[in-house]
Amino acid sequence: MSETSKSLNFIEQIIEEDLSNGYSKNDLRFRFPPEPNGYLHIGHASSICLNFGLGLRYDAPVNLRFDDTNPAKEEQEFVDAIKQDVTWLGFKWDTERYASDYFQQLYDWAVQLIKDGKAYVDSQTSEEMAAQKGTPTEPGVDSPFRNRSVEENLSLFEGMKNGEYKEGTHVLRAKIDMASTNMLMRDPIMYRILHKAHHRTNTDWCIYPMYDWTHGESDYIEQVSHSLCTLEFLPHRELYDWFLDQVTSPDKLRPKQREFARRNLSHTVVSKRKLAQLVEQNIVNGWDDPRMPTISGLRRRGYTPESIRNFVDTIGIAKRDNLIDVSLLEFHVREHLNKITPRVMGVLDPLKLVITNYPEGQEEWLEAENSPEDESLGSRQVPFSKELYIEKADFKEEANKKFFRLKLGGEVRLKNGYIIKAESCTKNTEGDIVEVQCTYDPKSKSGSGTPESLRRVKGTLHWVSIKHAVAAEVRLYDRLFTDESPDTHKDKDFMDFINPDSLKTITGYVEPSLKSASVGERFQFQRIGYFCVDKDSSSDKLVFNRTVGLRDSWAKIQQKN
RNA sequence: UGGCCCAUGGUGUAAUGGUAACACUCCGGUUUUUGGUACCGUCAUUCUAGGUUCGAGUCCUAGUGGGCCAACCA
Repeated sequence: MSETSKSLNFIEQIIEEDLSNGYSKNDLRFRFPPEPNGYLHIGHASSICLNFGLGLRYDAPVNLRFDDTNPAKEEQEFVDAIKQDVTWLGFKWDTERYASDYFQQLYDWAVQLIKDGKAYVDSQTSEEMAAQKGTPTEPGVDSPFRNRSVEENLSLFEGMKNGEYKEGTHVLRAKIDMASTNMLMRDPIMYRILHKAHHRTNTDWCIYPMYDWTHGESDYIEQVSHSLCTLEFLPHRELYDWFLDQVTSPDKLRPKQREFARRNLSHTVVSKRKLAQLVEQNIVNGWDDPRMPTISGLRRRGYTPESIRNFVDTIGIAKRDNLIDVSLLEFHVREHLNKITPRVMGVLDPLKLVITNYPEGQEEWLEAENSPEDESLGSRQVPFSKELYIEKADFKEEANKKFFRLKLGGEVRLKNGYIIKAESCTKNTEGDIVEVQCTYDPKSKSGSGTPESLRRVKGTLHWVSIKHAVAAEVRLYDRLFTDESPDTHKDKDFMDFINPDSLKTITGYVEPSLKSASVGERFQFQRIGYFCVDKDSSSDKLVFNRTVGLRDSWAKIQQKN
């Protein structure tokens, strides 16, 4: 219902238009075309959801195509990581393709272009060619090699292919227009010599096709109907079409390139070079550090694929520059985690609480609901005893009535347990409170149904029994950058905005039911936030990552004072 | 001193020539054994100037502002 009433984005409108102008639904085909030279990040998630979402919407196949035309940068490791990330996000590609699958076809077409007088071998240095290229405001000039004979071009190109020349000595160029207002049309390079092994073709080739020559022709070979890319490729469209003009036959579908604006997320950077810098300078601990905007980082942080997909759906797709506030991403992960995570209790900043009228040595197991959002998650038992930990921030000697927590002479409920009253506290020589003494009402036990248990007190605290608590490493993550758009300042480097407090590692105390938690499992630590078990955990040591905190209106009230 | 793209609340996106809306954020409130969730409410938007039209956020022109384009990267 909402599906039919939801408005179309401009890409879907283009497709609908094509459909009403003669395309059949069977003609639709899409592709996600990553270069395997790095890890996927949140920006790629938009493209993935767009292309695979279109596939789902129109019941059309979507290829996963690796744009692997540069063996100097590309590696199998990235191919594997990309496949894992796309799968994790919840999408299935139709076929797995590689631009390198088409090297022979591309070569044959290039030979044809030479024969047609539309491509030539240039034997200048890159500096010489750059000088001839002109600028956006001045036309370029023709290369002295532009009018070589077809025979000479053919033989040089074959020599290039056969490895007879050193890197940088020759390139194959399309013969288009050195005076075009579009710089990309000024005789673009189609092939360069690279004596490097390729992760798939090994040393079969020592010439490699450039992006522009490869991409559109690959779309054509795969019969991709709509080739979607980001806005910076808009000027490439003219060239995309020119190359297609050289090879298409009228009985086959002709792919269309259309461009959309890249989504920018606040408080982060996304370029491979910058992310690599964060890794290399040990600002973060690897590409999957939970602070990284990579898909693997978000996964390790505890994000769910659903929350990322919902986020991408919400931000939509358009053509204008944008900076999406990270709070929207956080909203979506909270929204999903709220529904699916079991609640547990953990104390991150412990203060000892002694219940003076609770029998020495006694312990009892209290029933605790696993989720108020999902009854099917059932319940568990948590141990209670005379000595507990509560959060330091949950006790004050005295406070005004806005403070719903524990203060001397005041009452609170211990979640799933009893109502207690603070009687006194002990301080160390520095004046810090190190212990709170309280009394409890034995008849106020949660769920017991007694009138005392039904009494309402304003505050409810989470706690753990000291004797039963499990110590765990807890990693508290915050934004990596203090500026919302760290890499757009002309006079400042993005590294100047690194948040020094993006990771705080502490020891917390969690209820014993967590002892058996497995890597990747997600929980809500009640009143604190969402956490997941990190892969650094071992059988004798739990490590938790904070995915995101709960919304905290108390923190806002405090900030205002 | 060129070409191309873009311009709607604080943010993102819709409105397809006919009442400017939805989500997030912010702020306020109700409920609550999580200061969570849920629910209700408040504030706030068509870059400017002309033109076309009965009617313009939408079409046209100009201006302004932002972005992209001179790798043997993708």
